[in-house]
Amino acid sequence: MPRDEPLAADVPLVHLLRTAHTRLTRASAEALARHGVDAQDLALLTALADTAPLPQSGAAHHLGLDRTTLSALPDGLEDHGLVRRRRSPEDRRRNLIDLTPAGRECLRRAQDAHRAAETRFLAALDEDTAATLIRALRRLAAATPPH
Amino acid sequence: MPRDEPLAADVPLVHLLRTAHTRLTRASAEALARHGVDAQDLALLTALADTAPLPQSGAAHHLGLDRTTLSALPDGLEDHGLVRRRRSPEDRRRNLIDLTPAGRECLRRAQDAHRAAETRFLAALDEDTAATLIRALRRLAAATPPH
DNA sequence: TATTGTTATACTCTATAACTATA
DNA sequence: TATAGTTATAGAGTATAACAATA
Repeated sequence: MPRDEPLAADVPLVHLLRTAHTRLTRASAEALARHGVDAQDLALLTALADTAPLPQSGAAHHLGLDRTTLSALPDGLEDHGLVRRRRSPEDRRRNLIDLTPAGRECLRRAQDAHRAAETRFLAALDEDTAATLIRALRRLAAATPPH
Repeated sequence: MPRDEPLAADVPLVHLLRTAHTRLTRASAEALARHGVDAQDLALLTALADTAPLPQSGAAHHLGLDRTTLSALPDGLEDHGLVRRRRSPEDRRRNLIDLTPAGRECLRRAQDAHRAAETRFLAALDEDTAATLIRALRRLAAATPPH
């Protein structure tokens, strides 16, 4: 992450967005660190909870990463017994990643920690404003081209 | 910039913020490129318009960059005749950066281009929602610690 | 020929360390 | 001693290229 300065009076929207993203990312990272995972770990565990077992190529696509970038991600999780890898019997090129019971438990705790950080982050807003913020961001994501 | 995937149904706030930031950044960068500058150039030109002449250390602080990172930034702008550097007479360690008339003109156009990109980005929202979004982001920035 | 996973390499953006010149 | 600016170097985080195994 780059830097995170206090904001001047008239700040372009792009800086407001960066500041919000940076600060929530840091708050979440601190919360997740207590459970031994980072944001990418959580993203992978979450993807696996939905659709495991998942080949690495599928996980990479799900996380929006190159398959070469994803390659190292399961290593640490496997060392900690949170995921398992095995060759697919149908297509022996594929490495299927799956959650272990410990992985499911870690995911549950990490998700709680992340949600709590998100809630604390939004605490400065009243409920209506927070809901409007999220709806607006969703709409912007839907309305602008991914690339 | 990392990646920019379409968003799934239930997306954490941090991903919504990243997506919004990524897409507005790209839209702005494309608009600025037509004027031969990037976001950092614009940030420096804007800082200079307010407070020039500014020593590089001051500009670095203003932009939230290390002075070593800022060091190369004025080079390109100087080559294009948009800023000038001169030694401070009072403290000959300081390199004062100042806008040229061409720099002021470029800044005006670049700011217009950026504002237009911002307006296009927000076009998916009605006016009230856009105003609430910006107010909410400001409040979050004010309520969360910079570091 | 094409795809999966791995490794080596490169690129971008940032910071830290070391230097010169000034104070 | 301390600070301003520069350069060299290192570190994250990402991608591209090349490879072996498999389809």
